[in-house]
Amino acid sequence: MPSTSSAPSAPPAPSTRPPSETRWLDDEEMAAWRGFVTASNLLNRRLERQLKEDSGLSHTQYEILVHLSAAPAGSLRMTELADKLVTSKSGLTYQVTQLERMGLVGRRSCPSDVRGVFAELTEEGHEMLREAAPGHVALVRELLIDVLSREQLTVLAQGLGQVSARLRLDEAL
Amino acid sequence: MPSTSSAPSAPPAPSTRPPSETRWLDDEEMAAWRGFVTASNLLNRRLERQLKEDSGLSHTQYEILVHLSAAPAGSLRMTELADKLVTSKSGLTYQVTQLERMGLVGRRSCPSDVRGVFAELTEEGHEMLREAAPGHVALVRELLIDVLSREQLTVLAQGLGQVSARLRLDEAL
DNA sequence: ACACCGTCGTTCGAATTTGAACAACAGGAG
DNA sequence: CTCCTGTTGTTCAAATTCGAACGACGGTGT
Repeated sequence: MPSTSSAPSAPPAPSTRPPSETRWLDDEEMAAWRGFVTASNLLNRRLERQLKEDSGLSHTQYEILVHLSAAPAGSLRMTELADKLVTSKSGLTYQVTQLERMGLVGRRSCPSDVRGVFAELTEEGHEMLREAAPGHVALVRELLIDVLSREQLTVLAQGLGQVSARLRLDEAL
Repeated sequence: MPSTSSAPSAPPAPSTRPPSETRWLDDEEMAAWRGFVTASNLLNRRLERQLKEDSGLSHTQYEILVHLSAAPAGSLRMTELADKLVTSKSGLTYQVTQLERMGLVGRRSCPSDVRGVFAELTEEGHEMLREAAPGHVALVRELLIDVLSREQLTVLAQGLGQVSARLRLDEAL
């Protein structure tokens, strides 16, 4: 008796087989998948609220600041940034514009490529990140990191690394 | 040298300490967290595309069908469904309306509570799910499940279960 | 029976996200 | 140099999402 399933309750009776017969998920696989989806949604929801309340930033905006801060010159090309964030280019354009209005990020054109645009962290941007980071990290720790044992964390880091890598490959069609 | 960090590159110099001094994430913790966020975004993106192309459904809509199908009578109260999906009530109202227009889901009022509304899978809804599930499951398997060893999967299922539970608690303020 | 607090689902406006279409340009083959 | 193909960032319309505000009810204590 499948509980919360990602497939119909019962595998369809063997009739015609267009693909090669579906391999459904067993209980453990299902638990992993449902856990992933649920935890992901729940976590996003919670982080969104915390950031908005404490710093007036959305999670996406916060992540933009983080990636820029981690970049060599505090600046990144739009496309590159979009890749790291895993968003659409148009979505990034929108958010960078918002952050620009807030004075947290600036745009600078690229010397070697006329089309290119650098998103760059302003001083207020750095300030804002320094201010917002502690609360954010504390919550991530409370809701994810500290809930797991060190062994679990090791496996999770490894496994999710593999999955991300696999997904990146798939991305580059 | 923190690579892709969820915090400023360098922990701020010890000055005043409003909270109790932030406990930043070490490399492994950061890897787990970044892996989680990245994998989550990438996976959602990919599944969204697959479902839309193959079945004309969004991931959210598909999940609604799944949860309804897994429910005792193929029907659930709106609030209950919203909880399982981890979505806002208003968001669910919208999506159920869409699915209703597609003829996949119907609304039925609750006998014991005049306010209550049941979302119910129609025959076409079941049909659609039977049709869409194989492709979806196959991709989940390809991109997540089969990328991990059985040991990793076990730990993941366990760990994410704990995290979800923790998040549910936090939700019930 | 009555007031009171919590729940139910919807509506509303505002914010965000996405893919497709674009215009401008880079880079290499010929 | 010149064409051709692939990139780059933006714009656009459409779809989705959320939270707050609502109106309508359920349940309990008195």
